[in-house]
Amino acid sequence: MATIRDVAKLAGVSVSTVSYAISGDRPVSASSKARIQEAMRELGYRPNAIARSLASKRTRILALVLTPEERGIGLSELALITCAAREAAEKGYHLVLWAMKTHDLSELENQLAHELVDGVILMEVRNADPRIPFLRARGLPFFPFGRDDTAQNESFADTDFELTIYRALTHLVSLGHRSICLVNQSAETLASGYGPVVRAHEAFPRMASQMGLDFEELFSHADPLIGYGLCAGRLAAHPGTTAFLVMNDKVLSGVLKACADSGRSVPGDASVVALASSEATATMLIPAVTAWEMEGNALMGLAVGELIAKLEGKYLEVPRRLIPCRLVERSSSGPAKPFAGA
Amino acid sequence: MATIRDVAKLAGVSVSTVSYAISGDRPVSASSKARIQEAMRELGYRPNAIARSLASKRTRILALVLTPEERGIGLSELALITCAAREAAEKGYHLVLWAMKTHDLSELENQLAHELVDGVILMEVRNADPRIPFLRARGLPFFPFGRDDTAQNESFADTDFELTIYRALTHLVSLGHRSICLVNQSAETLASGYGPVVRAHEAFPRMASQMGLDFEELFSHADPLIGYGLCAGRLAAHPGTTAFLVMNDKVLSGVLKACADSGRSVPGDASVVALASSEATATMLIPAVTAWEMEGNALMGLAVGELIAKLEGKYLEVPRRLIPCRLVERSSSGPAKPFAGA
DNA sequence: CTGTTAGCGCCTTCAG
DNA sequence: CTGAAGGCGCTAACAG
Repeated sequence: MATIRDVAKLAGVSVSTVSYAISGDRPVSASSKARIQEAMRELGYRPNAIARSLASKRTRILALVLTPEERGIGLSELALITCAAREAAEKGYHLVLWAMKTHDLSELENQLAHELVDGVILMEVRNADPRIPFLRARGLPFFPFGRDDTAQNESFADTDFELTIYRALTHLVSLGHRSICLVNQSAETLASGYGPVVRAHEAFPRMASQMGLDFEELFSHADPLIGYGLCAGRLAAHPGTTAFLVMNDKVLSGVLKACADSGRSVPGDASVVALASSEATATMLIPAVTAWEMEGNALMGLAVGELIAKLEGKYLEVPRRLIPCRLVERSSSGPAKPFAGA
Repeated sequence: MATIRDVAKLAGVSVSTVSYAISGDRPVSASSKARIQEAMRELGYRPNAIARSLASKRTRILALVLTPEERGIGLSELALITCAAREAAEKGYHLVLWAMKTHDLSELENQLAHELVDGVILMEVRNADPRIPFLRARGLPFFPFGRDDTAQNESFADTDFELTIYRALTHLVSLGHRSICLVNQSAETLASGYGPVVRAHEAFPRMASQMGLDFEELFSHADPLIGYGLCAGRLAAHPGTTAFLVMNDKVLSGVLKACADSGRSVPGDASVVALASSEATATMLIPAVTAWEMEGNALMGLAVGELIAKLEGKYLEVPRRLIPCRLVERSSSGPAKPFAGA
């Protein structure tokens, strides 16, 4: 591998001139620049990332902190990870993966001590996330994916659940639905402070009652059979129910089956719409499920972009960006029809 | 951050002694060692990864090469990624993620030029994978996850599909099934040389006919409706079919529905068993699907372990390890019963 | 068993 | 606009 000295020698300039020609941090005459470029091409020169990091005290490496144990990671997370890697690479950064528990700050500390990364992206951020004050105290740049309501003045990139739920409700109402059931995640997950669940729990009843709807919120563990039981119960008690909003991918097949087993066709007699879901999940089932899908790429692009901007000092205001989910209509939703009975 | 010089000063020894005390590459007296340890604790010293890399010409960073566009990545891949990160961290290595296309060697070249990583793990390896000769020529240590039949004398870690299919067949036969249908992936995927599909296509008919079974292999695109149509067709043409072996997660719900719609209960009248699937997928449906699940952790542990062994010179023979899938019985399989008709 | 020292490849101040 | 030179923090000869 050619070094910067080889390039300097071949181009007939000093090392520093080559360095500045590459970084652009100091003007370099056109003729020098040309000879340097030529020499670099000829030698196939590529600056050594490690040496550059040591000298500049910036590694251009970002860490993506995952918490795989906590909540079963889903398909959407996978897309986020590869998106983060892409986004970082595009901007000349590398991405390392750290898998650790939210509460185990010592693991985090251990990795940080290596001084291998310039900054960190935190996945699965939840309310009262201990990693946020920890990183803040340590002075290490970071960017949370998701938000922590208890962290004031912190930037974030997150799905706009409020707006998504509002739109989801409006969408169903415009199709004539007046009796809508939200299938949220478990009460335990709600209690843990997991943002999406907390926000849906807060927004859905409020908006549904403002719209004058007949509504109910169900809490289901991540098991289709449990969701099935809950929805079957709802349909039995409130046969007028014509739509389910499902914020719980694991339970989708159960909701569909509850409709079918009660004699309802989907989307004829009942609509099933997934919330904050992903294409991969929604298209696994029959019928393919209409879903409000997370704008993962945009969100992760934002997170990585803002973190890098922070690192490079191009960071002006504190960005707090919310992006609503995008509606993808498939075959599980349609106009409301009064149910004639099984 | 304290440096090695601070530690040396405080412990009253030279820097090299500290260095050797840490690496163990040279004997150090017990008393020195003790004072060094104390000094390190006091200063909270952690060696700087970058400086260490530059001096030793080993970065202790591995790259995991993903090809997200090529085949829709599934849940199992996600588990593999976090497992790789874990495994690497445990051995003192970092893992960076590179998302790129199999055929675009220039992207790979670009990343390699940074000399940031000591070695590479290749995901989604397929037959005639161009990355293998490329890395071999470049002399960069690597380990393929999956195998390339055209690469001779290359090591690998892969699922033992032959054995898995043999066992899956035996399992069904022992339950009394004599008419079994394999739902493989699409003909295009087969043609692309994707290992699991190629191997299933090779092994299933051979073994099934050796066992004297009535069998058929179906090729389905990754769409549940297509799988539904194919299976419905099979059931109509061969009503004696009592079991489906499904090597295509996306189509599982369609197979289940085809059974149900033809008046068959699962697992009463028909068994549905997933091949090379994952828990996350198998438990999304009703009934929960009996599945032969990939031993992802073991496989990835092997890949990372062998790559690191290679890097550290503890590498003896060429490891070519095959691990069969593990059977997890759920609610979609059971004894064969002659079908009485709908 | 221990210390001294020359790099690793690059960045960046300082001097010109 | 350019060059020389001193590190960045650590490893690994080399010399005891």
